Amino acid sequence: MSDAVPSEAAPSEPAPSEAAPSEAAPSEAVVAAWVRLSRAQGAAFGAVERAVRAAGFPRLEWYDVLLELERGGPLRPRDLQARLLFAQYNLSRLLDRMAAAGMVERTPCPDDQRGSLAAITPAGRRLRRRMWRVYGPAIGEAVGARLDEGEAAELARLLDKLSGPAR
Amino acid sequence: MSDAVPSEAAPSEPAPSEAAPSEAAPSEAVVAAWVRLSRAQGAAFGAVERAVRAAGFPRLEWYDVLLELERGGPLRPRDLQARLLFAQYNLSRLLDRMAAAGMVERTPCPDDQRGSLAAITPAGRRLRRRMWRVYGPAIGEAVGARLDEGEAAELARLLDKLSGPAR
DNA sequence: CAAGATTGAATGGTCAATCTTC
DNA sequence: GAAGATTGACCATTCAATCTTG
Repeated sequence: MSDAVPSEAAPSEPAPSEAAPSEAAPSEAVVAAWVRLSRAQGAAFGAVERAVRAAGFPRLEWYDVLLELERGGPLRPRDLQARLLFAQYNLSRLLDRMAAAGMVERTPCPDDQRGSLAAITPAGRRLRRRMWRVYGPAIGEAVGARLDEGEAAELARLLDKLSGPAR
Repeated sequence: MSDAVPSEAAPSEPAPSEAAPSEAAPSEAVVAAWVRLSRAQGAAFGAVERAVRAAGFPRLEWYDVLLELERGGPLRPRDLQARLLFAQYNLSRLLDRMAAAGMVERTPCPDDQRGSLAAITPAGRRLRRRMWRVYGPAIGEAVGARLDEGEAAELARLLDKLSGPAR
């Protein structure tokens, strides 16, 4: 049986050193926030992505990449990776597909011969704009129709703390 | 060129019928909440899953399935699907893998000959418990260390609205 | 030898059938 | 004919190399 699961005897932790000052067990409120975060993101993201794809458009990550490239000029995979929380190998293949579809253009990097540069094409700009006409209203449906303005602002404030540094 | 992208001329929308009373464009606060939701979930989930997998455990979905089965007795794929927001075909293969690893057991459903039942095994219960010893503290790190108790409760309340009905 | 980026092979997810039972 | 569930074929992600330049 078993397969991808560590043996009962050796949970693979080098040692139960108790090193970090990390929380031992999360409080009820923290667990509740965790569960809701997962559920809410799944529900909202699922609904929005379904709407966008039902209109015949590519996945939402394409939108994110196009938006970053439109705002930030040509970017290195390295920088896109940092902004969008992508894995490097993942981004590499995503850019391949987007280039094959004519939405981005890849060129060698002038000052660092290791790197490459990705730039948005005119077709890419048009695609991003057309996607937004479905994407935006879908966000309105998924989020705006469930929170008033004050709640949305407060939610944004609290969520921001989660990507920030620890207290 | 182009490939998975609808042609410029025909965005694939049957008609711009303006049918639903849906939001036309989301407000700034709503877009901010959307962006933060995506970012925060990505950051928190990524950190927690890395911790769990670094300890040699399977993906977090395994935990979710095991927990539901431990709480709810044997369940039909149908019910698991509803509780966990899984696609049906996806769940089917996940249960296959978990059964192959000896963590769940699949049996035919007595009263509905179409359905099947999934039950957690003793090894599954042990796995879930061992996972929690890493999972729980990781949630504490990712969420508890960034919000106080009141903020966590408020965040949970707001997120709950997002999986609920529209205003 | 580290950083940036890519690739092969294996795993996991997705869409569109399909099969069975209600 | 619809609900519950699975499967085949295809697409995307993942891990562990690998290759190149700083």
